[in-house]
Amino acid sequence: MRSNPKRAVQGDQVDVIDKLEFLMALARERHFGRAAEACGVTQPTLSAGVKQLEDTFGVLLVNRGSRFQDFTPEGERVLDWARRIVGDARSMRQEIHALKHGLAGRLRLAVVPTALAMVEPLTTPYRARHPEVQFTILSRTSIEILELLENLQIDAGLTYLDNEPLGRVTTVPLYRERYRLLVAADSELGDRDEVTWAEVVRVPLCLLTPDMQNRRIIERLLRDTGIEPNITLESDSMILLYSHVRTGRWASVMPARLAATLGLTDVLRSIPIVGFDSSHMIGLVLPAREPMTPLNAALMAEARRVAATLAD
Amino acid sequence: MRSNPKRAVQGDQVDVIDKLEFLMALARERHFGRAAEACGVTQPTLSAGVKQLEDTFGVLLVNRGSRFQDFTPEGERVLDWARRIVGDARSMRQEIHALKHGLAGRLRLAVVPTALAMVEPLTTPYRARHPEVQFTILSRTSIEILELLENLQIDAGLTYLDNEPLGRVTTVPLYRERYRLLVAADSELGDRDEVTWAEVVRVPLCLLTPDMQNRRIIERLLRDTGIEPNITLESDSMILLYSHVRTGRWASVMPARLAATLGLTDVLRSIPIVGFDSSHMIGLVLPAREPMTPLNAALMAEARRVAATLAD
DNA sequence: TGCCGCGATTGAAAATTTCTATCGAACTCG
DNA sequence: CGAGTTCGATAGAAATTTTCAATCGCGGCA
Repeated sequence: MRSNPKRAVQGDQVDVIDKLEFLMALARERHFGRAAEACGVTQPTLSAGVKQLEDTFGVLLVNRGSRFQDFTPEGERVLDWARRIVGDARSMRQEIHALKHGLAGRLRLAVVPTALAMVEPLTTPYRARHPEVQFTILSRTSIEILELLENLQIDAGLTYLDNEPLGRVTTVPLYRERYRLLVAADSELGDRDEVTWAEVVRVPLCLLTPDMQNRRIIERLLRDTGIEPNITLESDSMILLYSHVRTGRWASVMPARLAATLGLTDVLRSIPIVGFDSSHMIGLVLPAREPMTPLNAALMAEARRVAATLAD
Repeated sequence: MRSNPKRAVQGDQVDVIDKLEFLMALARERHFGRAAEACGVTQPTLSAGVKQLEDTFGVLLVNRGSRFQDFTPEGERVLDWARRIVGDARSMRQEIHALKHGLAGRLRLAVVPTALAMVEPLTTPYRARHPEVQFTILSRTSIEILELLENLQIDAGLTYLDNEPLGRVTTVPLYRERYRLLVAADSELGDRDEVTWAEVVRVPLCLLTPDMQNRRIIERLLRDTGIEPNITLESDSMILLYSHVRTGRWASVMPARLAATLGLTDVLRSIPIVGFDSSHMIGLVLPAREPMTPLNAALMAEARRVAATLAD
């Protein structure tokens, strides 16, 4: 609706579609004021918009008693439709714009931290093909990615395909995560050509925080050795983990491709971990809507291309 | 938008969805004035609505030089999206209404003339289950049915499933058309227990007009005998055909089920036609949209039930 | 009890609709 | 070829709606 943060004057119309967006914002924020802010309108405007929806349907959509409580069953259904209709309306605008002016706009992506390294192989050729497209890329947990996707706050995600229930999405498998031990060359295990999980579990590790699926996967692999892993440091930032490993006082476990792109100096080594390999598939996740937005269609094509080059 | 033909005063707002309906009306009518009338607004209002769409997209949607010409490629795409979005918006309203007040509203159906007899077995149990639902049933050619369906002017159709390309629809097969000769008992062939196509072709026939698929099917069957059929009278009204056959001076060919419901008096006989049987499947046709409107979902369930009872 | 956060309400200003009436271009037909 | 028509765009006026800022009033919480 309002694409710009501020408008000079009041008075651009909110139509049904915008009101459905109000409802979606309310679902995210669970707070009229914040939802209004997110939509770029004042709280009374958003309140009125929701009330108008309720009037046209003749049904209460939101339970509220002096504050937001939750949605009524009807509200949940309207919300479902809202996501679809709003998404289609956006797709339409994007497609028509693309027909006239070529592919343009901003592609919003959310990526699981361990897959951050796979973004560049997608974006670089994408941008080569479609120079007018801009990118916003967020690092998020796999759960958050699905939520963002659901709420149309991102166009696509890069996440684990074979774990959480994904919902109504289309997927493009990209590669399997295989884990490596990242250590300084002069520290314990630093001289090895390969290590076992049983060995890894003995060194002090820095890993992602437990809300990350990667952390849960690795922790399971570590615990399967029967020994309690020693996770000395955790963070949600891969850069932070990396900077600690570089000191030689910590080690980390990360996917091979990520380790590779972090730039292995001679002080840092990435050592294959042998043993059971409950590797997890990482891939592109897009809303299962037909037809896709042109931006997403191009992204999917790009992902297919990348997947083909990744002999797995 | 305006569901009532007339409003007391001007001034109920047209939002984006209504403007998309303007575009759909324009596609049907190919005339701004008539489209406006169909939408219940004046011609300047509809013109302005279309122009607003064009402004927001920044693209011309309609080619017009002093009169409507056609849609631009972008216009065609918008039209496609319009059908989807408008359809979804209606589904949403209907679903929410059904949640609160039970299944209600008007189910709009278009039926191929020879299948008119199959409507009652659908509507009667439907209405028993959902007494609040009202029906509008049109007799149309199979081609018109697909157009009406495309334009969201009907909710479902009852037509031939295995001939024309159907488009993006869901189908429920109901029964195969098998043909019978309808004649007065005291006229030629009137005393037979069965006849062949070669015999049928010799009597003066009254059939549907050639724009009807049934006519084309039967004509093909007749011509396959190698003899030029004698089609003395044609009409688009089954009742008219029936009234002529009753005189004993004409005969007709019609589906068994239809002949049966026309009420065979002792003067009128329905005689099986033996020989090649290029029978055609008749069934329910609904928009291939997920989820369906509640009215359509119920109709589909009803059709499945009826189909099950028709041992074919 | 008093305070604070939240959402609904109020009231006025502003913008956008809508309509009717009319225009101007292009076609039709005598 | 010119008058009459048809069609869609435009102008102008009236009405409705929208928006926002300010404020209210209910509940929870100290």
